[in-house]
Amino acid sequence: MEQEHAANRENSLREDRDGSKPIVRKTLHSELLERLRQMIVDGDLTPGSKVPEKSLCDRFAVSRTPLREALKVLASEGLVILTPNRGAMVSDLTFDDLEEVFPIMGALEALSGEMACAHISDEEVAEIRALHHQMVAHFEARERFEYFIVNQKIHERILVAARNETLAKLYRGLSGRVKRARYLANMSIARWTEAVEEHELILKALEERDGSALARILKDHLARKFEIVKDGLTSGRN
Amino acid sequence: MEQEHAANRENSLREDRDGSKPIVRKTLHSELLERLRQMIVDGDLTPGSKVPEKSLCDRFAVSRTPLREALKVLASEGLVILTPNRGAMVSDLTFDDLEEVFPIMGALEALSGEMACAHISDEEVAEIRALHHQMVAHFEARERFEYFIVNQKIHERILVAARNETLAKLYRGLSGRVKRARYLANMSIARWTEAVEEHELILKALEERDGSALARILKDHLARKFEIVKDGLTSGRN
DNA sequence: ATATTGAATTATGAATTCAATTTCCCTGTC
DNA sequence: GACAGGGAAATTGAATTCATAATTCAATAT
Repeated sequence: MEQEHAANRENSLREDRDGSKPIVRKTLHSELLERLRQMIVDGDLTPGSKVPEKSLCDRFAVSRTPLREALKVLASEGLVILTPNRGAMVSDLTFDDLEEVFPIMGALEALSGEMACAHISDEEVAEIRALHHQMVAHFEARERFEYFIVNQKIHERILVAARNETLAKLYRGLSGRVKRARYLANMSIARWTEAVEEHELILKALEERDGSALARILKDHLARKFEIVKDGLTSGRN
Repeated sequence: MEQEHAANRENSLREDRDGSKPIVRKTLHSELLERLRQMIVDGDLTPGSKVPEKSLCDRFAVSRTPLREALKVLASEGLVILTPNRGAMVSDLTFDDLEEVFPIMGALEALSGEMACAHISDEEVAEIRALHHQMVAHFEARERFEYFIVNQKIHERILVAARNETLAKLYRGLSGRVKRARYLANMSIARWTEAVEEHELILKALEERDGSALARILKDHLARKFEIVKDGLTSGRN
């Protein structure tokens, strides 16, 4: 992630000059970082399980040096826990963690909504509207997974429209940490219907560029999602 | 930072078990991380300057391996920029960066205020009240630096009272990134007076546990600080 | 004098090596 | 049969080494 940041600066500088594309060579550790992060977020590495360096090295066919560099970064992002001399563990989401992360995401999402309203273009609104209709179609067909994906896309578009990369990065980081939990949120049809209705409001606020309204809606929207996830967790753990 | 997190868990686990103090052995890279971060935040390493690994290795008398691990983490925090094959640079705060970071800090500080009101104890309020009076005294004596320090402490206490370590960590991270810029905010006496008045409101909201009020006040408070910093930057750069 | 090329130097990326700690298994004892 | 002790094997922390890319600087051409 940090590498791309640097690379982008370099990018824009060179492109400004002559418009030719620079050759982007990634370092091993940055590629590892991406892949590992993806694996953790997608649940390919089970939470709570130990991750011996050796096995990862074998899997990716790299030496321990770049791998360890990547692990250090993942630890600083909270995706793994490093214990000195005892190695890495895929961090497990405790209930407390969720309770800490969700309010923050709520605040950030509200902010992103507000800023998006200030900056979003008509084209972007149109794209989100299209996605919205797609999503509604998936809802009517009761296609949970497809709904989930398009839903994510919409929120991602809003984030992009906020024109604040720092905000986007932070939000994505937090989002990655709770993503697994969100899959668990198996909404009832009643709640699902509500969620879709909320999305109607989201679209409306965006179209009207009503920042404070969108902020409020998004915050509530996420708070309710949290309630669902919470119930899912508490009922599932006993 | 990530090591301490792990270490803390380890800590609490062991203390729960037998009450004896655990032996905390830090890894080299985690110590390096701390020291480097401090140096950058404090401005000991000048922004924009290149940081050859060799010189840092010599300075701390360590090999490149743990140093490079620390650099990777600092890069992910945004404190340094890593460019493949070209080394590390202490990241310079651009005006755009500030403009991105401050709204986020505003949102997070507002959230921390709201949560603090829900959780803060009478003792903590009393401590903050004491700090507040200290701060007012420094204001009346026009002791800018001392005021600045106590001011920071107050905001830190609110952050702690919010009982959300994730939030605290995020906020501190962002705060570190703009800390140097904040020193620059050389307020006029008029603005300074206003700031102190705002702090009266902050204290009042805390005492009354009025979360939404505190959230609003803190957000505005920070927004104004941003205005000052912004002016300082724009006037200073031409 | 300035710009350009190419070799020498330096710095970085990554693998390997070495040292220290932990883990695991085996044995012996109670 | 449970448990403590000891030692081998495995795992991690950190230094060193090797390979490759970037930078510097002098020699040459323009």
